[in-house]
Amino acid sequence: MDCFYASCERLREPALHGEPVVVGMGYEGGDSHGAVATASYEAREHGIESAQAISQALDRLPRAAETDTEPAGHYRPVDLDFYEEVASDVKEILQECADVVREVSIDEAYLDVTERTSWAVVGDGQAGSERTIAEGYARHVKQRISREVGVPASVGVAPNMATAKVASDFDKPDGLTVVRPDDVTEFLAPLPVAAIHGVGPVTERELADMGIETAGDLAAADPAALVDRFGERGRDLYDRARGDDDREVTPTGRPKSLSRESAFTEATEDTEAKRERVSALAADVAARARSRDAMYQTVGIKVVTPPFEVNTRASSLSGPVDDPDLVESIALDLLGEFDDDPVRKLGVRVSKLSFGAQDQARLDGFEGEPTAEGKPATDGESDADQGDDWASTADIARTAVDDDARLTDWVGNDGGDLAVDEGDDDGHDSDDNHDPEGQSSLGAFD
DNA sequence: TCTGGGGTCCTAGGACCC
DNA sequence: TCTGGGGTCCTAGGACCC
Repeated sequence: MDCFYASCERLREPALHGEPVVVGMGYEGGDSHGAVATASYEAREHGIESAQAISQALDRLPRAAETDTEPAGHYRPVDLDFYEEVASDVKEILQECADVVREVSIDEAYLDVTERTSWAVVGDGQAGSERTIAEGYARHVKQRISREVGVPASVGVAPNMATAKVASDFDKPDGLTVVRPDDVTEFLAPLPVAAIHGVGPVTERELADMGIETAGDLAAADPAALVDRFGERGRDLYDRARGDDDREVTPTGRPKSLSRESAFTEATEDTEAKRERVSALAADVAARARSRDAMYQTVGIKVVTPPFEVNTRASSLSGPVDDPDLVESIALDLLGEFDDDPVRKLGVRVSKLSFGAQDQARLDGFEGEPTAEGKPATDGESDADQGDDWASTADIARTAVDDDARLTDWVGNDGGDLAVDEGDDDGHDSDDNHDPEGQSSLGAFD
């Protein structure tokens, strides 16, 4: 999707069409704190970029409410709930249009349409005017999104994921780029290396040091030298630059971690303020995990100290839990190391996630037993029941943190209970976790 | 007037095991 | 009178993506 957050704002505020729109994170109407999440293309013309400080954006593009002169921008705070709603309408269309859909983020997805279209050329056969069936199909998808949801999208069509990704970025906004199998190398070669998915600023600089500036240079480089410099990633980049990518489009998998973070207006050494923030973040993350039926085995924090140093600490339990109090106490414990440091930003994360009954069963040898029978804990009391369970398991788990005790007993019991709640929905997706590029990020930085 | 918030994968080093 | 060879798991940090 093109500048998706801004497009969503236009959806509910049509007067914003054609106007510069800036959507800010950590930003509340009227102030100058936070950073740019998405800028409309009109705003980008005035030098507004993703991740830029709002204060800097305001310098380049004053708020329309506060100036009569042109240019002026319309600033809105992020409203993720609304964007999720719009995104789900889009995703419904995508599901109907493809055999397999892999959602990469709130506003981006890969579609496997191999069985639904073809590279066959239609049209009058005159040089330069041929179109493929695939192009018509892509146009159809684009138009459905535009007509039924009302937001613009850019589409790339290619014989593999890596090239399709590049193609989708090639002609934003509202773009449609089709790269036929015979044209892949030619299409990629002139592009700057940064166009390749996986090449960021650091890699771009290092490649430049090696005299590699374009995808064509990268495709012609010595792969051994690339592996030398970048590890296995070097090989991947080399392959992508050559248009070699045999990954299958696999359906969206389960998240691998859940986190929440927030920044202080300015760096603080106030221990109480830090602890309060971490407690709030912990509660938030734990609630989100529970709402997604996720248990977690590792709890971590992130502490950003000036100028912008990122520190992470994590602590693992001997079994998965769903226990908000425990998330909080572990997070606060880890925070203790930074009591004396000024802090500008804090985060809490849970990881080593497990979903549903299967993972639980495996931990305690119940694997062979039927899990979805008995235990009629599903009639409205289950919440209260769980509350009690969590309280007691929290104590055991806390012991585990301190003493490295074993948790096999209670894990076994909970596994049984959980099986009842979960049902069979996810019974067969244990493969998801092996996915090489599983992503569930929520960004909108295009 | 530095830098928001949510993710993924990879790697290095240490502890530990047989 | 010195340390093979193979493996796992964990934590921390870095790069990247949207």
